[in-house]
Amino acid sequence: MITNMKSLKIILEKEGIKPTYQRLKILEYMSRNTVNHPTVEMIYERLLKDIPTISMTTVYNTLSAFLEKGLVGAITITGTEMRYDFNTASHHHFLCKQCGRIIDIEVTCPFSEGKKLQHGHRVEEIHGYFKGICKDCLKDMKNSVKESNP
Amino acid sequence: MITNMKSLKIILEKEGIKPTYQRLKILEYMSRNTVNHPTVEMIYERLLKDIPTISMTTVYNTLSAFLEKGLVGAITITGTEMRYDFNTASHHHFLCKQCGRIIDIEVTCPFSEGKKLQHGHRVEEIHGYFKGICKDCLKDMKNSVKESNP
DNA sequence: TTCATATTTGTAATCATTTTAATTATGTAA
DNA sequence: TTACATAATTAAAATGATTACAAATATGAA
Repeated sequence: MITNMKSLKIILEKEGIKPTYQRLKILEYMSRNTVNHPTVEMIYERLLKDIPTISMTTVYNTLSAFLEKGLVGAITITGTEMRYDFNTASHHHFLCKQCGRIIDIEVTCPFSEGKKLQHGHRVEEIHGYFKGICKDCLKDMKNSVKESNP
Repeated sequence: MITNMKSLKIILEKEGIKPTYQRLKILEYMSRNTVNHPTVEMIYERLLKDIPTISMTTVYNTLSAFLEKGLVGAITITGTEMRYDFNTASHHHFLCKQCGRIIDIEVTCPFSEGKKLQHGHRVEEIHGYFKGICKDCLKDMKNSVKESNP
């Protein structure tokens, strides 16, 4: 998490992105919310509290710019909407079909390392998506069984 | 590729899906088009030639039913629309950012094998997506360079 | 044949995202 | 500082994929 605006500003300047207030606040949100893999909507709704005039378009445009510069990653795991990730280090994702949470998965796999050629194709991005029932939902399901069979 | 309607019919009956004409034709299309990872649109447009009254809704509903029974897989790699895959055996996908093609990638990786627990989560699906420039587009790019520097 | 049910169809609605054009902010030259 | 060019933000409309809904059609049993 990056708490001070000055370092956020430096990050944007280094990428040639003019550090406007909305861009800084969006980057700040991303840096403070690394576990929820937010949608544009989630970012927009939160920022409305600080910037009542902010628009969805700005959030979309800003995330596109961040994505292009590699400041964030994009996750297509749900199939319905894009999720964004401040953590651009190599890792995979788990989508819980029960609660909808997207959970980081640390993976060490020959295919998750480095961007090399695969079958002659130049690989620039590697995405590993797992889907199923998360640990917590599994626990809840077990508890429900216990309750109904006491 | 499954060429005769009788075996397609058996596949649907085995899953408890009533083998109507449109469902058989959709399954036939899927079995004959295993390399293009089609969108609903692509399936619909092709089937219009055989069934001029078919509707998009039927294609959507049918694919949802197939998906639920595991007759096809769903690929979210593009982030814009769902792609469907008749090949449900364990394999990964490569999206070419240049030509948009989705190419099957045979992968042997500890995480691509079997559906086990990961960090306590119950894994039911594993998706490996690679993005970059495909072999053919790489070749085309090299040729363009040659042409402009003869 | 008749009726109940499942399936298909067409249309409208929804949701995420993009496009467009107008407004606002910013930086620079006079 | 003012005037102007440019960039950024905004609101509204358009688009595209998907879902919801209701009417029409097909199917199968009594």
